[in-house]
Amino acid sequence: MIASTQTNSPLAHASSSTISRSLEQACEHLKAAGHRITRPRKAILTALLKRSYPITIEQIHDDLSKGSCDLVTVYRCLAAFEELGLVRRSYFHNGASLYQFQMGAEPVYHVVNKADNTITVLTPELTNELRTVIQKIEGNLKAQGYSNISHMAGFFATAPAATRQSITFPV
Amino acid sequence: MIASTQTNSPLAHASSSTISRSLEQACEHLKAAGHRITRPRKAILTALLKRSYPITIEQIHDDLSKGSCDLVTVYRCLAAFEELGLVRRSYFHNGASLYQFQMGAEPVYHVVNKADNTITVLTPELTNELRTVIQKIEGNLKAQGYSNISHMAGFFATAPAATRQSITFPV
DNA sequence: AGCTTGTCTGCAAATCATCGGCAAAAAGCT
DNA sequence: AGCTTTTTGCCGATGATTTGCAGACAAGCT
Repeated sequence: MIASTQTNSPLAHASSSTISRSLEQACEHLKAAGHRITRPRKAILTALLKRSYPITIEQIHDDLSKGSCDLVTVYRCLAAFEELGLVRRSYFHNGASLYQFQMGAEPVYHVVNKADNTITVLTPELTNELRTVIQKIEGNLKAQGYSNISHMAGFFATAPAATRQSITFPV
Repeated sequence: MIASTQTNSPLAHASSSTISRSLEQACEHLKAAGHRITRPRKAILTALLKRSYPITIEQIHDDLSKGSCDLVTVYRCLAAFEELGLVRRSYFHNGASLYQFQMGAEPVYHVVNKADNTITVLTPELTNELRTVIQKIEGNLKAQGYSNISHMAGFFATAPAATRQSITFPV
């Protein structure tokens, strides 16, 4: 679906207007939860929004105009965002965390290419099937009395060098 | 399915005969792949078999009669076992690795209770549905030329203190 | 606008999980 | 038993993430 090969300004498909709208919404969530809107937080959210796929903390930090925000702050903010459900965390094959902006929206799943760490999104059809099952499971858990439910799902594989129709994921 | 509450000798459902059989099979795999059968390896496999659910490296190490094997060895062995498909790795909500013995068999998925880190297995029905979709996705990837395909899936939630019909997972 | 207060941030140092290097110990073959 | 190759143990190295604390800042109040 998403097409873009080896770009280093990977604005997958988010117009700046979409971004600022999402940013506002996110800030409302923050405020509603009693958190403050700060320059670093807005910057981090923007960085997440610009890259619509999962990125590492390190990457977010690098995206922020040099020295605009401490690495530790990125960690702390993301932890807060995650708790609020503003971002979704997934993991890299080495265990490092990946975050993506995903305010309440339907989750998206990926394939991490073990060869070069690029990330590809699953096709909508497959994504839907996976979502359906996962939702069913989560619904089941909720029915059983579980709360604060979340999940994690991802695929890892070595892609054939040719068939690389994915989002570049520089590490 | 599996029932056992707050035990500290959590032999979920593995009789010692089942264990020794699995152990032998695992050793054959090891041997077949050109690996040697060593005391630490047998001990680690046994530890994994005794706890039929995902556990951390640290835990395995602790299970081994004090000082019987170095932590680093546990890491190395598990990495080897994983490559051979003897164990499956999953992740904890904090990103730490969890391993479970799963020699070639169909993967099993879990719910990690965020409150006390206990682990529950999904019901067979749900597990099957999830497996089906995942297999479909993996098949798709393979068809696209991907190789070395693996995945990761798990659920995290806070369980109601009462409804704790799970395997104890001390951390 | 200025004041107050509790929340963030930055920096440095600590912790945690995991890995790499190397010499000694153990396996498996003959 | 002897030899060769794989493993293990120990130790130090990494990389990722967290903690403590003091100063900076956001938001509400006057």
